[in-house]
Amino acid sequence: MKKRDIPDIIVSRLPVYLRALRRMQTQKQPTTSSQELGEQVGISAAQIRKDLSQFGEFGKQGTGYNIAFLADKLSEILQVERVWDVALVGMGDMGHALARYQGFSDRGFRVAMVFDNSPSKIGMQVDKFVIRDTHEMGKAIREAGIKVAMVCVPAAVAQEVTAQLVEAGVKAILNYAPISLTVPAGIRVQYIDPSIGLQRMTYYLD
Amino acid sequence: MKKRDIPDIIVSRLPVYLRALRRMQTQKQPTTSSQELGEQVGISAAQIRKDLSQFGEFGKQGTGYNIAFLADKLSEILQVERVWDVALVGMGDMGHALARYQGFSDRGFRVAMVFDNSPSKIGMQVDKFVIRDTHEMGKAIREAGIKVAMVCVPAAVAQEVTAQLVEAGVKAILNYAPISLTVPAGIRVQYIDPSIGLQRMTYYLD
DNA sequence: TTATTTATGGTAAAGTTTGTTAAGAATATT
DNA sequence: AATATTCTTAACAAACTTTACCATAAATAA
Repeated sequence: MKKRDIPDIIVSRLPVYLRALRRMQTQKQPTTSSQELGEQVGISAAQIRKDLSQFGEFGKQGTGYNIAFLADKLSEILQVERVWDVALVGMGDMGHALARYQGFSDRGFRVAMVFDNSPSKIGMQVDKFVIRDTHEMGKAIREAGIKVAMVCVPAAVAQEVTAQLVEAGVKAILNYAPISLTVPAGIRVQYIDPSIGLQRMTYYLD
Repeated sequence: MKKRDIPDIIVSRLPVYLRALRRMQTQKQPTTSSQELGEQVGISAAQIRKDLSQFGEFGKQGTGYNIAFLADKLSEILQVERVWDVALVGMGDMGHALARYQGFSDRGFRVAMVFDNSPSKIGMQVDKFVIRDTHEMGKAIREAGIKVAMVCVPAAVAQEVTAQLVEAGVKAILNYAPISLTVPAGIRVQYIDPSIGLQRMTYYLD
């Protein structure tokens, strides 16, 4: 399914470019240059041009890049011109916040169902969702054909939940639990752990 | 300040090793090997040995690494044997969740003060914090000598808030706002954006 | 004790990524 | 028309990362 073999690191920069472009777009700016975009996101202009040219010729000499056009191209490359239904597991504070997060809808995602295993939470309404029992999870996800999930359960059960998600057909997991997950080949995981983020910086503090 | 010049990417892996080691530690395991740790975190054994050997000789041939010893060493390297006070700005859902997050205390951090600019929130109690006015922020942070902050404000004001934090002496920022921040040299920023995390995976989905 | 197995740490090699430079082409500006 | 801007492509160098290999040391087994 991968057209050519694009390095992971390039793919990982594209969403950052896209985010900056969409922002410029709201400001009614018609075009930008690799220079300007680079200053915006903290990446060299040469790097950006090289990254983008991996996927096609999106720019115009002398003018730069048409913002709307390039943003649409990147959306297409990242497959976020469509909307992915996402399953959310674990409705603690973080799950709660993600269920109500407004930043998914215009970026290719929609929380479609939320789960928890706590009897006190099951059946509760959170925003527009009714919290469902984790026991129904596998079936519900498979039936809905959901490929993307977010895991916000405690570390102790994250691996088990992950296994269930994979079993149900999920291919991409955004993991908020503070633990490394083991998944079969072909399944993608991205990690979000605030303490890790902070620890990556304290090394450099005086 | 920096003993030797260790690549960023190596430093960024250390917190992941540390997290896995602390986990092993709770399971009363005395030692581990680069092999085992590697399987745990999904990094090759050679890579791990190489990374660790940048900082000293922590292992013992034939035995591997003493988990408690190595974890303490990594904590020391990352400067998280101490506890860093952290300022939290923006008390929407995400800020709320972070204010109540239990995963900081044993990993080197403590939320010390929380801010918001909304009159309806200022003065409100969230967990053990009273939300303070953003206008007091600079002064409070400078007086407390706080070096680390988390930004959970809307994208539209994130850059302005960041400037204020930097002005107040903050050196490390964990940014939850969906926007790239511009900071002076010497200031560290780590980004957490769930949509970016998800978009880094959808590229690979069929 | 001796041989075997396990596992680190360092060196060397291989691979990847980034940065630089340059040439060429298209567009915009003066 | 001349000049400046900016992309695309290519080639190369430099820097950085990862992997492979091996000597050595500790632990274990015979």
